[in-house]
Amino acid sequence: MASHIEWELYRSFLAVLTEGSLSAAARALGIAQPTVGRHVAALERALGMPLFTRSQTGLSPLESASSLRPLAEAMRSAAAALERAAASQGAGVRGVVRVTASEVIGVEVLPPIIAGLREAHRDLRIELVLSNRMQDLLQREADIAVRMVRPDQKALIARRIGRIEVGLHARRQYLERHGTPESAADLEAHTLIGFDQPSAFVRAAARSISLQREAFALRADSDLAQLALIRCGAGVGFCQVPIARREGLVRVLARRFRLSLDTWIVMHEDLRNSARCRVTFDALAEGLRAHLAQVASG
Amino acid sequence: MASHIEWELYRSFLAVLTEGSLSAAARALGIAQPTVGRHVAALERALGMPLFTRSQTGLSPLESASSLRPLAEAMRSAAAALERAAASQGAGVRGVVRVTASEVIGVEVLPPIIAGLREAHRDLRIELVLSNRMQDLLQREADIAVRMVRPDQKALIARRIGRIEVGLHARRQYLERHGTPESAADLEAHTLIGFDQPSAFVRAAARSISLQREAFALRADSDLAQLALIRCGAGVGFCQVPIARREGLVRVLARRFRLSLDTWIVMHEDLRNSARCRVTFDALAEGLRAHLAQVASG
DNA sequence: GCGAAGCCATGCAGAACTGTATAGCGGATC
DNA sequence: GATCCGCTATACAGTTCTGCATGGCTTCGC
Repeated sequence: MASHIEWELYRSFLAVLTEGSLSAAARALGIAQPTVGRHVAALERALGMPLFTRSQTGLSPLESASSLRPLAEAMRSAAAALERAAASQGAGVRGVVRVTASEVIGVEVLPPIIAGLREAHRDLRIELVLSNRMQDLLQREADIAVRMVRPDQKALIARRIGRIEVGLHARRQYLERHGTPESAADLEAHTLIGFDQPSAFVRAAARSISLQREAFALRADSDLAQLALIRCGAGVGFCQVPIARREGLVRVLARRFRLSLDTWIVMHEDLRNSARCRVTFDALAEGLRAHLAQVASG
Repeated sequence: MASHIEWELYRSFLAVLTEGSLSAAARALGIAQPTVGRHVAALERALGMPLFTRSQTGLSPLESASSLRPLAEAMRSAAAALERAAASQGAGVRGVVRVTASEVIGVEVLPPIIAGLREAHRDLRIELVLSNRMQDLLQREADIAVRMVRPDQKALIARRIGRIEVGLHARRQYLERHGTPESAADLEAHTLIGFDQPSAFVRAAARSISLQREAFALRADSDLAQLALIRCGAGVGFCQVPIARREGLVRVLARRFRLSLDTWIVMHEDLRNSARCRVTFDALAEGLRAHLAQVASG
């Protein structure tokens, strides 16, 4: 037997959850505030439990509502993906593709690739979602992901790009002023740029190269901020070798500090027959390969 | 900006897709046929493309509709999971838990475990989904899965049960009549029971023990059918050792033919705080462990 | 301490949607 | 070849739902 809870109620429910009030949710959905209120009331009646505590400042979710949130978000993601898929039907490469990548890749590497892609396909739209968390694809938050770990889910199509090397770099002017470190011990005299709150990957990496959080004189969680600091000569820090080459940064202690990120492009297999996704997938693969190849020739 | 396609339309769309006609979809949804027709028309208008070709025998989906189906199903799964989660809110162990497992496990092993669980928690409802495909959990088609492969997805909570051994077995009466094979070559004189269309696992297993499809005199894709054939003395076939012990089946060529299935119980991490899922998870783990331990003592 | 802004709840008129009934068509069955 | 069954499409009446306007409340800023 099919349940008789209207899906429309879930949408209002989620909007209230994210916006924090009936009025704000109504604005976001483009409907009237009393309507949202009635939807929430109807959902509470249908589920047989209260979901929010009303107040004059808005609605605050009860635990019950919070626990339902991930599922409502899954519905929204699927609905959004469905619209993207529908908008791209028909012949030719057209419609919207959502691409997710890390901040560094998304800012430093992807833009020229995407620009070229757009040049070839004028009806293609790209949405770039930069995030370091990577639980996106199966939730349909994005169509294609550039990831630094081998994907292990069966339902995904993956193509390996190769290993992006990461090393310690500094600006030439900085090294001319402070000298070039020749050993790990020399680093103590330098301004080290590193993480503040380490992510899982960074923790593992830091262990493998034996650098502790305390070693860093300049700390920033944002990889982009770290890169900007290195680039303007603030000190010595980690960045991807291909980017460093392009920027004319000088690598130091290459033998001692060497990490590499296995890079993959991943797509949900449901999108295999989507022209826009295939084209984007291939363009990203080719562009990233060229980006990596730059190291060998540069 | 939020899209303004009503989620309710997707539900009617999916019902038409699965039922094959407006009338049948209307019956399944408990609404009137013209309403479903209007929903589909509204969705086609909203998406700007036709989705079905109308005929007097029903609606047949166009390619565009078929390609959107997985996403609509994702929405339905999430909606169903949301209702399950909501129904189980509150103190105590209550509500519905959907458990998925292979056919053999679901029929031969789980029933007594579930019966005991129900004895302890009268307000608990269990839905058993038997299927050999295992892409269920992340799509929220089930809450808990019993699987034969190590789960590799981060968002899942997994507990390893152990290895279930699989071996060649026959009924005692069969062996008394046809003799007990002492070598792999002896098997040629026996009625071998095996697969028809091999699944991925079976292919790998068959390779490892060097048995080809042609070797089987009785073929059935259903593991349950194979088990039933062995059980009634029709021939020699593969089945799980703990089940064979319980049934009094005799293992043959134990040294030569030996496989084992690594067994896991898996749950989405979102359900960690759900009492009903935790209890079911633990009961399944304990029951399956006991089932395996039977081998040692039996 | 006072006004402005934001919020929720309610009454009411209008719009939108739903359900019932029916006509028309095609395929299956005897 | 006639009948029955199931399907879609349309007309129409009723109900439901939505949006607007308003009242009452709290919080924030001056």
